[in-house]
Amino acid sequence: MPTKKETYHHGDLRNALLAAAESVLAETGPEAFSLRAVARRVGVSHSAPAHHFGDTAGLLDALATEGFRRFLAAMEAEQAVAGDDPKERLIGSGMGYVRFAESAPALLQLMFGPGRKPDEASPELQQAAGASFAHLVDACRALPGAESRPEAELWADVYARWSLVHGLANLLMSGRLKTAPEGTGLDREAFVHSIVRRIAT
Amino acid sequence: MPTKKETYHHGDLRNALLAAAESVLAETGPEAFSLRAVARRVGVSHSAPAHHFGDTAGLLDALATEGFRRFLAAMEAEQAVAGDDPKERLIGSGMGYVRFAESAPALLQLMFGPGRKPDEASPELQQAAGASFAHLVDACRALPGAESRPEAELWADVYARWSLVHGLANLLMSGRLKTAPEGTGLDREAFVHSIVRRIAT
DNA sequence: CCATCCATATTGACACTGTCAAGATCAAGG
DNA sequence: CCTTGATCTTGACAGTGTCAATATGGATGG
Repeated sequence: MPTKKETYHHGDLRNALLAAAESVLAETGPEAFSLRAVARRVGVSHSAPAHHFGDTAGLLDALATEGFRRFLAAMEAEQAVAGDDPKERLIGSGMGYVRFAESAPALLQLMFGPGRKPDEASPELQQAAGASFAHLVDACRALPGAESRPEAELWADVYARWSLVHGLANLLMSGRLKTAPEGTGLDREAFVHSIVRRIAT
Repeated sequence: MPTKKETYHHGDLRNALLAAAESVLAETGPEAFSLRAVARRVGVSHSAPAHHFGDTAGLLDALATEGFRRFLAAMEAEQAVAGDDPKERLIGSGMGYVRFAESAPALLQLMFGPGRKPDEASPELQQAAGASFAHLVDACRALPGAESRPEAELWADVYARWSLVHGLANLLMSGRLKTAPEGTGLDREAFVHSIVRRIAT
């Protein structure tokens, strides 16, 4: 298998740059992110990325788009193993959300952080982000009794659940919940789960 | 009143730099933040900030510290006008939280965003952030029946409420809830309030 | 009053960054 | 074979953070 095509028009620079960018972002943090460092890591000239992504924002937009796709996949995967009960499925999505945040914090920061506002984003990014949102809405509408609830409450439900999981993910990422509080007798995973559970009440 | 002391050892450079930094952050966004631009705005040399803050991280740490103090003040103010009912007081704090987020989004991003991890932060920052957290815990423990709840549930309550409000604030800041969803018949403020209310259930 | 000292601010330099224009290199098709 | 267009490199430019060396001026002590 030709793992690395030395065609010297590299062959797959775009994806290589995306992968390298994610590594750099995860290792050095968003503050120290450098386009030239990404190019260096791939072994290509400092200005090669421009041809594929235009500028820094272009690269990060593309990376965020890929992030949203994997994000959705993570939620769907956890939902799938959760079985048939709509409540358990919603909780599964929530745990997928949180687990994604822990496995790729820099990526999620990029996706939801400042810059990259939902409007004024590329169509692909909007589409990928919209699909994630639709996933949440579907999971909420599948709950028993959702049909009979007034529209205003239903939307408040959606955003309250999103807020809770999103906020928890952010607190975890920013290191504000490195361990379950003393006195709970729980490990971190169980404590997190006991919080996420509340979106299904 | 000597609004501007032209003492030419400027007199109050530290605070002037903090104020300018906040403006730059709010106007140009965190990505484009530049230490030299801050110095320029105050009208001092590019390297003057170093003497007061060491480096960029030092300035931002100091700004985040000030942010946490104002953040706590905002919550306390809203709590004060909420009256005596512990539930209403908790909701007031929550609304103070999101209002602060809307009035100074860049600042809150700075306070909770990546970089500036709670450990490895300056003692003053830790103290200011800790005071905000204590405020939340107090508001939760003041709720009726809190005493009799098991410790694990009480902590889960605390973090679930924090998560919800924190997540909602972040969604608002990142432009993901610019207006109440259609069909709710609510304006944005009322919709936000209907979500924040849920922390007192 | 004057000299000294030290926090405060400036200047200049260095390596690094993002972006742009111009050139080189390669793959494929007429 | 040779032209064409996409891909990548080279070189330049302005701007950045940080450091060392220098200037400045307000306070303190004689």
